[in-house]
Amino acid sequence: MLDINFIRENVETVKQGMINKGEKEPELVDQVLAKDEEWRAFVHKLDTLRSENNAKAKQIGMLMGQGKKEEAQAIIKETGQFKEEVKALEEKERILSEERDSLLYKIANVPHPSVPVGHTEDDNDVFATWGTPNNEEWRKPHWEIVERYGWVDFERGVKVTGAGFPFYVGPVAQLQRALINYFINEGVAAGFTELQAPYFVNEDSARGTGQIPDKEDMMYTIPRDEFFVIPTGEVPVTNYHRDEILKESDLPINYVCHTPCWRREAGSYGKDVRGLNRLHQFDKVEIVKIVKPETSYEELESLRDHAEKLLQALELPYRTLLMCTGDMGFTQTKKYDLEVWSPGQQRWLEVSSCSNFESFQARRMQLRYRKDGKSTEMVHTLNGSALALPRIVSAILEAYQEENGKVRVPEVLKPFFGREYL
RNA sequence: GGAGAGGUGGCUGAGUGGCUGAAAGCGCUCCCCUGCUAAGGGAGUUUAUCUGGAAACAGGUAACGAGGGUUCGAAUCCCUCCCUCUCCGCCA
Repeated sequence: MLDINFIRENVETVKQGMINKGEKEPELVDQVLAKDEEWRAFVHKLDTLRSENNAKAKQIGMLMGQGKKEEAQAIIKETGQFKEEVKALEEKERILSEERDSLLYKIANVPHPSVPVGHTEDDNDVFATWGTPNNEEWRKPHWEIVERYGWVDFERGVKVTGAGFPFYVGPVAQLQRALINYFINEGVAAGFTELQAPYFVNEDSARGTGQIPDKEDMMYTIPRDEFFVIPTGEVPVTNYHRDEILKESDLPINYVCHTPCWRREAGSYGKDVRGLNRLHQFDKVEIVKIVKPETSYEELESLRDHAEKLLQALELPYRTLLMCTGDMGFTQTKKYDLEVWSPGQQRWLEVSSCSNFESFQARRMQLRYRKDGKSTEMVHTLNGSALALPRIVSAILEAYQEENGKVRVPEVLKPFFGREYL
């Protein structure tokens, strides 16, 4: 969420940001300010009343201490009305602040000035392209390749769990494991701290990174134990420092973490979900950065750069999109998507999304740092995939296949295989 | 899962109904003293939020695991939940 004081001082910027992101109700900005005004008036009233009440209680205490019971009794009589009044105001204050917060949760993060204004994916900027897409006719989509060799077992996945939960078999299982290893190793080599995280989180964590309220339908839940199954490693890793005040010298903090990700993907269909394109469970290596505000845009570039280098090392042609205002999420200020070329399908597949959230998540999480050893300030958080798995597997299968059907092992993965072909 | 003990500030740790937002110690910051080092002296040191103020700051409110309750008044009493530790059980 945004800082209410920031909204108050930047009404038009925030509203325009909502409009540019295609949010339907920019008037929420006015509503939250009105509600905040109302809340502040109430708080003032309530605090004054409490203050008077506290003074009386103190006085009673003193009189009792001196043995002046009668005088004390007289004041106790006076306090009766206060009590009910305070209670009523407290209730009202609670409702008002809840109403204000629920409005505040609906105010979108403001896009950075460098982000192109636009409504659809056609308005995204192509920030970079790398490599030359293979377009030979003989190249097959990955689902044909894996079927031919029995490398991914969709049917048994359906039997054991359901659609979208395949088994990876033999060489492809090995390929996936090698990729995870490679990505983590590269993260560690870049100086990031490797983390292994829980796959279930509690409600506070789901709220901290913004999965609830609003996007709860994307997550699987464990109702009996009140857990949410993580849709991305971003959730546990960013929440790792929730409710903390970090030292300035701790920053920047960089984590690399592999987790499976579970997404319900309700309503998906067609070519989008064919083969490994979209699954209910997939693996991902995630980078999370916790940084000082003044460095967050440099950090975003370095995050994007890190992810791009991985694709380059795998020699997979890709393009990097700078997402326009309308095509980026509610919580981000700036976002790059990396799309790898899928020569078997003749389309781009999103394999990474690198975002700056500025203090939007930090404020929800009360994640701050102490500046100059004095005041506290919200940190900025960023995250990005480096990289998302099954689609990289697809791209490798399709790009490294040879006309005779064999699939070569990418050079950088050879240490994990010790052979030329899958 | 069962039984018991406990959760207080950056840390240790006092506090069983009233001038306690919290003793004391440690740590940390600033100042003084000091040829250097060591030692010593003084001041400061939770967070959020509201009001006033350009600001420095001043004042109020809330918070002692979380949420409810009793009371004029709760860190302190009662209830529910969470977590930690010890023992038992189970287990990779």
